[in-house]
Amino acid sequence: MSKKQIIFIVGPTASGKSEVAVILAKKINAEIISCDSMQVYRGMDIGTSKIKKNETRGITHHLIDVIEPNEEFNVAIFRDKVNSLIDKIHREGGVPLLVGGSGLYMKILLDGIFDGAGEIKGFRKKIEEEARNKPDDYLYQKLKEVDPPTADSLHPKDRRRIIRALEVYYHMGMPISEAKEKRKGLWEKYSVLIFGLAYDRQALYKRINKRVDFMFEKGLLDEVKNLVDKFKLSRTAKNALGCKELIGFLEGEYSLDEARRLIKRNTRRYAKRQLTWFKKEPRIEWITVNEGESCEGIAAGIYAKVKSEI
RNA sequence: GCCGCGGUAGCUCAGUCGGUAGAGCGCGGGACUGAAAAUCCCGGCGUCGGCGGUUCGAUUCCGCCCUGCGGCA
Repeated sequence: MSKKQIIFIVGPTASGKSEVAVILAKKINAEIISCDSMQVYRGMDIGTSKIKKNETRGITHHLIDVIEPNEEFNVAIFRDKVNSLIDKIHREGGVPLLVGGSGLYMKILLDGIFDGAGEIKGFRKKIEEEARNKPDDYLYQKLKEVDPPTADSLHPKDRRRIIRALEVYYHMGMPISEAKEKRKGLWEKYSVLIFGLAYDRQALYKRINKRVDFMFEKGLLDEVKNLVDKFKLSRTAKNALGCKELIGFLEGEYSLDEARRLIKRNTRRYAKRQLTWFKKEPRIEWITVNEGESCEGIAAGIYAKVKSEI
C-alpha cells in the first residue's frame, strides 16, 4: 500500500499562504492545519492575520483559536496535536494541508522531536542562579563537559540553548545531541510535498509594510488593549509581533508612530529569519510569485504539481 | 549681494591638534529540536561636495567654485 499524502505550504509572513491554501484545499478535499505559534491564541486575530470565518470557503481549519492568551505553547504540544489531526483527517479520507511560516515547527514535523524532556519546573531559574557571579562562559563550560557536540554547535553566548541542553542532560541523563538521533517524523512515514512561496525581497517588504498599516486600520491597538486588560499574557503570547511593540507604547516607552515603525521593522526581520530557515531546506519546491499575481493563479500552479506527483 | 553654519556609509551624524575614518538606525548573511512572531552570532573602502594650492603626505590647513539652511540687506 502506498504512503498517505501530506502537503505543506510554507513561506515568509505576508506571502499569502492562507488564501492560497484555502483555494488549493477546495480542489483536493483537504483540511488545513495551521503551522503557526501565534494563531493558536484566541483573541489575537488582527495581529496574527488570522483567517476570518467568511474567508475559509467552508474549509476546516485546525489549530487556530485553541488556547487562551495566558497559556503557554510550544513545539512539543504542537507536534502532538498535529500528529493526531493527521491520523483523523486520513481516516476520514481527506488530505492534511499544513500551512505556516515557522521553520522550526516545519522541521520538527518532518523529522521529529525526541520524547520525555519537557521543561523542568524551576530548573532554568536554579541554574541561572547558580551561574550568577560566575564567569560569563560558566554554563557553556559546564555543557562542554557533559555534551561536547552540542557545546561545539552553540555559540558561548547562546544562553537559552545552553540552558536547554543542560536541562535535557540532567533530565534524561543523556546529551541532547544523542537524544536528537532517535527522532522520527512525517517525512519517512508519509508521501510529503512541500511548496514554498518565493517573493522578491523588496516586494515582500512592501507587502509587510502595507499589511501592518492595514492592521492598524482594523483596530490592532484596541485588540492589544483588550488582551492586556483581560489577561496576564503568557510568556509566549506576549512576544507576538504587534503585541509587544504596542505594549511598549501603552506603557509609555515611545509614541504610537514609533510602535508602528517597530512592528514593520521587526516583521521584516522576522521574514528574513524565516527565509534563512527555508533556504537550507532542500525538500521545498519553490513557487515563484510575481508582484500582483493572484492567489488563484498560485494555487492552480500548485494544484497542477500535486496532480502530476500523485 | 553680504554674513554665519553645513555638505563624511542608504539615512542621521561623530571624528581626524595633517598620516585616507566610526556610531546609531536601516540593511545583508548565518545559527536554531520543548519560549521559535522567540533567542543568539557575524558583516561598514565610503571619489570624507568639486577643482586647485601648501606639504614627504590633505578628508583634516588655504583659495576659488558648486550646493543646502539661517540671518542681514
